[in-house]
Amino acid sequence: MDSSSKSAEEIRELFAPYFVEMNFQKNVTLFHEGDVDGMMIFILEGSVKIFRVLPDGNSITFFILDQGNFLGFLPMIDGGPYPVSAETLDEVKALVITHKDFTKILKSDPELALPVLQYLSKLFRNAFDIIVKRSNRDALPVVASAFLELYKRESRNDITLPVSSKEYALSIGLTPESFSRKVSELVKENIIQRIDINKFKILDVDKLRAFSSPINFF
Amino acid sequence: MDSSSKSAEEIRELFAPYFVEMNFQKNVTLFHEGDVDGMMIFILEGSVKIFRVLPDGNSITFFILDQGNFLGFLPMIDGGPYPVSAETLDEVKALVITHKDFTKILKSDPELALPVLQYLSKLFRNAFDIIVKRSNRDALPVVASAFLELYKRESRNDITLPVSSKEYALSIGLTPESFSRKVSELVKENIIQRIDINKFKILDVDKLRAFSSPINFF
DNA sequence: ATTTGTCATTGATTCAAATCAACGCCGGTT
DNA sequence: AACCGGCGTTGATTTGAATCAATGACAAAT
Repeated sequence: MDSSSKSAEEIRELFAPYFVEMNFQKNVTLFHEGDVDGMMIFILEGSVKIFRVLPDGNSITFFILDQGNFLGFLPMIDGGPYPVSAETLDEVKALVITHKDFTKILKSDPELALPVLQYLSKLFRNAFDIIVKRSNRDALPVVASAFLELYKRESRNDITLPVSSKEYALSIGLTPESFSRKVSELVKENIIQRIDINKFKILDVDKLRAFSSPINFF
Repeated sequence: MDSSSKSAEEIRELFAPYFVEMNFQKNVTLFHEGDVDGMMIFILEGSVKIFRVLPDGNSITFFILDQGNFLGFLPMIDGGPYPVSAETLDEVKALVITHKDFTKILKSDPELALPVLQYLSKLFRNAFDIIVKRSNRDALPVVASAFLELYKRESRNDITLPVSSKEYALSIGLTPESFSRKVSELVKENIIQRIDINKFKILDVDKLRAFSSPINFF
């Protein structure tokens, strides 16, 4: 998931007076699937995993959010329960607003719904991309496009995985093993270079794009 | 995708004065991925496929919408291009509102954003479920849960696929062949019964639920 | 310095969907 | 009535990720 966006910034500013800064330790659950009450969170530092645990024990990571992103506001909009769980992967510093406050504010000033609506639109757009990526039969394009995305958001050739290799693999819908294998392939093809654990240098952006092609559309 | 909901009805009523009724023939493109201008559509009759065509020629169906559902409003909210294409699978009767009108209305009466926001929330929730279903390794739970959903929305035991078997298969992320095979398995297990082409009777809801279990969460 | 535990990597095997291919059925057309 | 074409079904084969298993690398703890 890409970091800050126009609408996210806008929300942060508009709701600024009501936000309270909070710190969370590593591996803390921020909210749990099914919870009906919660809080809206704006991440300042650290990363948060959004996931769901299935009845069979397996879990699916939908995405990992980091600074500049919002989470946890869905129940405040439609009154439904959280559709997913959220857990910190790091120490997280965040701005928080309670359910009650959020509702109060939105009632007193309905225009504030607009940036939220726009932010939600962005997330919804992302959802399509996620589905496309995950419905890919082969893992290589998935990994290639993941690196491409990291490259875009770092806007430089040296890439560090934002979280552990394992968590990152899960967030793009792969097992850690498959991820590792495909990374090795990209290294062998001289498309990326291993600098260190979870640190890489992009050597050939065009080839990377070519490998991820069935996923990117423009 | 389930049919009408509270927020959908609300939107239809609130925007009623501005809607224009329109009819579309079968296999007509309503909007295309990348288009920046378009219309918001409320389906009265028929069904619409929401999909994306990949560079390699393959296409992914995200879902199929029928009466009581909205589509096409995303660009009107955030100004971005359509993230997907929409095509009629039937003759479709619909209420339509243009981009220009939509923007005008929302400006004059910002409170109308709320039901749209709620509707979008619902779609976003659905997106998680779709991702969960598609990331299932085995096809059987996918098919079982699809039948369960059809059962719920028809609220009776006799089920007719809302569209062709092929399109339906694609909409749940399977090839037509795999879908057919898994349906045959369910028939052999006496969980469903074949009545006619694309017509079935649910014989054992509990078993159906059991088979789809790793997908449903409550 | 040794131990412990986690994480990343690599190898061998399994497994189920996708693919390729063929056939029967039905509706529409001439 | 005969032909055609799309659709759904079934069979044989391929394919590639997941799984199971083992090892190596490194950091923290004692």
